[in-house]
Amino acid sequence: MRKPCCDNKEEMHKGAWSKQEDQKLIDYITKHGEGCWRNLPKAAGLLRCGKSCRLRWMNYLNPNLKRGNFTEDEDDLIIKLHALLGNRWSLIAGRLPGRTDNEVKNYWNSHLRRKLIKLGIDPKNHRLSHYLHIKRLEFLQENNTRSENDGVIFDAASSCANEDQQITSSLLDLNSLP
DNA sequence: AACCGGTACAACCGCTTGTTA
DNA sequence: CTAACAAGCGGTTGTACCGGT
Repeated sequence: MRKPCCDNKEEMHKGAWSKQEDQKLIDYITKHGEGCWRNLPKAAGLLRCGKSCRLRWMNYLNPNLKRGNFTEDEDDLIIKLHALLGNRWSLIAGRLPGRTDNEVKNYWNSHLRRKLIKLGIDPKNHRLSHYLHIKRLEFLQENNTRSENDGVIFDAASSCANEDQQITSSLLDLNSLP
């Protein structure tokens, strides 16, 4: 049987953090550093559970965070990393200095996902949407016929396989990074 | 001015993972 | 090996804000 993340849960504050609570958390971590989130609230004089303190610090109060809009470069990187890693937000955020998993996840869900949909790309698998996929296959089919007539054999299936191979090799490249 | 729908993002919850005794 | 626990993760929810009607 698993213990709850904090004792006497009913006494804990929930919801938005006040300025005073933020300041207590900042003061405590500045003085003692991060660590042992379970005991931190009591030590810092906060009526919050450790999980809540950790999240507040990691996603909002940490001075190393980069606030403000995402750049085009960051957009591109998130899209590429998502294509390779899927919804592994902490891994993706790890490649974006000053950004948190929560921030990247929120940004993906509110901006980038829509952006891809507009471009006719399925944000789940980063492939063309069904309609565009059919059109593309029709196009490739047409090219097959033409190529055969020209005496050059072009195979749509192996073209798709090449794309998959490219994704796989990108993944390997990524894994080889420090 | 009031309402409404959409958007952004902070925060919560439940589950998984890593560590330690 | 295993149980217990803390920390971390990703999905989801709550809510403030904004622009359109």
